[in-house]
Amino acid sequence: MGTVSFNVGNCMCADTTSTTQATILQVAQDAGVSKTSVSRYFSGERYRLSPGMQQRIKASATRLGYRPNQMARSLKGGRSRLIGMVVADIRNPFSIDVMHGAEQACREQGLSLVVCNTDNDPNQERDHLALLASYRVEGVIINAAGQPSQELSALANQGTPLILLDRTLSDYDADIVALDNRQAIDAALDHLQDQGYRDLLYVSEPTSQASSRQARLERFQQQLKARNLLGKWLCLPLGQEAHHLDEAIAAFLAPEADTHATKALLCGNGNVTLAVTRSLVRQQVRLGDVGLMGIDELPWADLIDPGITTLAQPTDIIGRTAIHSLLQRLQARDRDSPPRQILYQARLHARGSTRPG
Amino acid sequence: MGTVSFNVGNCMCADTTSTTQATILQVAQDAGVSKTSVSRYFSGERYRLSPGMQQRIKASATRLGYRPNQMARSLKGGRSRLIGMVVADIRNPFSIDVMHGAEQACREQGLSLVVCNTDNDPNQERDHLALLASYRVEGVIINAAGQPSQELSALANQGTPLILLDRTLSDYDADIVALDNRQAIDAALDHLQDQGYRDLLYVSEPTSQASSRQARLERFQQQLKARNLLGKWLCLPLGQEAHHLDEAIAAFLAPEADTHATKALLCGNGNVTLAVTRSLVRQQVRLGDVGLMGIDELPWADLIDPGITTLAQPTDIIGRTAIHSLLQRLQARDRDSPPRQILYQARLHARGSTRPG
DNA sequence: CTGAAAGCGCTTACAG
DNA sequence: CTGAAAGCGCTTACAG
Repeated sequence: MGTVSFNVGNCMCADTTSTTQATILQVAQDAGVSKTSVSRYFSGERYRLSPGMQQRIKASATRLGYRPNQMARSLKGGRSRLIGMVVADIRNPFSIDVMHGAEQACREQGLSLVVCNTDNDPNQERDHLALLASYRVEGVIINAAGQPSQELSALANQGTPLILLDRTLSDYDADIVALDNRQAIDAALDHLQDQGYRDLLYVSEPTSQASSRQARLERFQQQLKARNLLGKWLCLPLGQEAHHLDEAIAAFLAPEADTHATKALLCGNGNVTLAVTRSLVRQQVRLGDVGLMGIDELPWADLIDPGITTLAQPTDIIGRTAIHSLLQRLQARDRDSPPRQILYQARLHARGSTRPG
Repeated sequence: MGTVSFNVGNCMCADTTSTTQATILQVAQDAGVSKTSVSRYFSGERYRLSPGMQQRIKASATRLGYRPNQMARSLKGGRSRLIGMVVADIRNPFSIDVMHGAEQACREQGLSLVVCNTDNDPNQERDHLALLASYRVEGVIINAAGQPSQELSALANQGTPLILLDRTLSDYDADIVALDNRQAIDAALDHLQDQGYRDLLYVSEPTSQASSRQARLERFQQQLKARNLLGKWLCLPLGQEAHHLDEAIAAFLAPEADTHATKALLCGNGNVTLAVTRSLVRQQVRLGDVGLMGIDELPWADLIDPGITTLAQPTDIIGRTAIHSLLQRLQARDRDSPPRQILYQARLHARGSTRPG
């Protein structure tokens, strides 16, 4: 992909003398006041200082380009003002949107969000948690990739509040903010039944490392019986082996080629919807004739011919809520209340892919 | 979107005594050694310690759950091991992929990436830069939202290397890693001409705050003349007002409704491609009859009926390269060499949307 | 309203 | 191979 070309230009930087950052001491001396006063000026205690002193400090600080060293600050003060976010797959639109919400909530609170991506690798998850701990983040929101690790408990035991996103952790009971998976599956089934689909295939990524995938699948299986519907399910990794998916879908659709109208595919998340749609397009299946529905809204859902029906998660809100829950925990009085579960309802976007012939 | 339900469970946390983090002093006392030795143990100077001492430190550290405080470390040692990344739009797939590449490169170097999103808001950009400066990040890679700010120069003057991503900054000459915009436009025009399109409309988001948009548009305008092609261009924000886009496209297509075959739309980036495709679908235009091509590859590009032709950027590589360039600058001997420009070629994915009738 | 002093948790000469 | 001591840049009682 890459021929590389180097072009050399001239440096027009106004100031090439690379000054080293000014310290509080320098400002104090320059202004002829004590470090204490400078510290007060920058720690929201300005009102205690005489107008004259405020003037001088401001002038010196500006001239020297002083910025309080946040590292030193948190070392002494005890607050890092940092929140950690650990996501399993940064390239998943769900993660991005949650992150966007979380970041906004942080900013409103004067906090910063440090985002770590694990690519669903428990080792990376461990490393990133250790890292966050070493920076003494004040809290962590995590979309866990694997089992609860030592690092996680270490963090918890050292008093750092933890909020789970989307996925629970076995044997580890903490606050969680997530989609109400049972309601989502029920809503999907309600809709598919309303539209006349009777024979369903649920497609999911492997459920072992993600409780939400597990929960959705289980509910699907259970409701199949409860509703007396025909149905199968399929769990497979969405890697390169696209033909596995093609074959499985073909097998599902094959038996009675002429009664397709009652068959529908339900996709467990956005990635699955992408892969399944691709497979259906490859097999030239007309959407709607075979129903197609997916959990997670996608930017292109309305662009594929009759439109793809989705169940949208309130991603932005999930991110914001996670941060707010963290803040709650951070307040001393709420440290030890029992774990909370905050579950959100999915919203249906009905489109052509669930409108039979 | 959101009914909220609260469910309360029991806490099964193994250890509810919220211990406070152990310090180097505690480990030293517990192991009966000096702080110096403990410090050495955790700073890669283990080999200097006698086996017995290593044993005892290890045992004590494990038992106490000791983790060096990275804040204290960087305060004294001078290295924060943090790299800042400032992106203009975190929800743009381009940003995500670049970030993914950058993060990997950082991890390989034992660095951590702190990502800040500005939502294209110069104020947020300023705040985030100040924040990164206050944490004494060792370098910054930035997809700048606006003009070079004070904060940016402050960072540069304090000796923090800066790498621009995708967008240059007027009057501010720094290393940049980006797409070769001229080559990309040329490649697009070559392809469109080869396919028989002669009348072009270039669609872009507003060019004022993003040099890459500006560069692409300028090259388009210039090549139009050089190649003696018919063409127009359109710059508009991709907000709610979809009808503006619809009207502009309709106007472009209207004049000679029967000779559509020679008309094509070229989209300046992935967001534009999404908006334009949506508009075309709304207007029931058949892709290919009207050519459609976009800069930036998209996950759904091959799913829209005949497939959408794109010019892919090597996003992952751009991210990695940015970090590597930063590392170069960090090495003392390379501090003052002139700014480098590393430009990558786009790769063509030819699909049905540029295959006339 | 202001400041001197102690100390946050670490690293790094320096000395042995 | 090991440690005492100074100091990184800040905040926070404490005293005036």
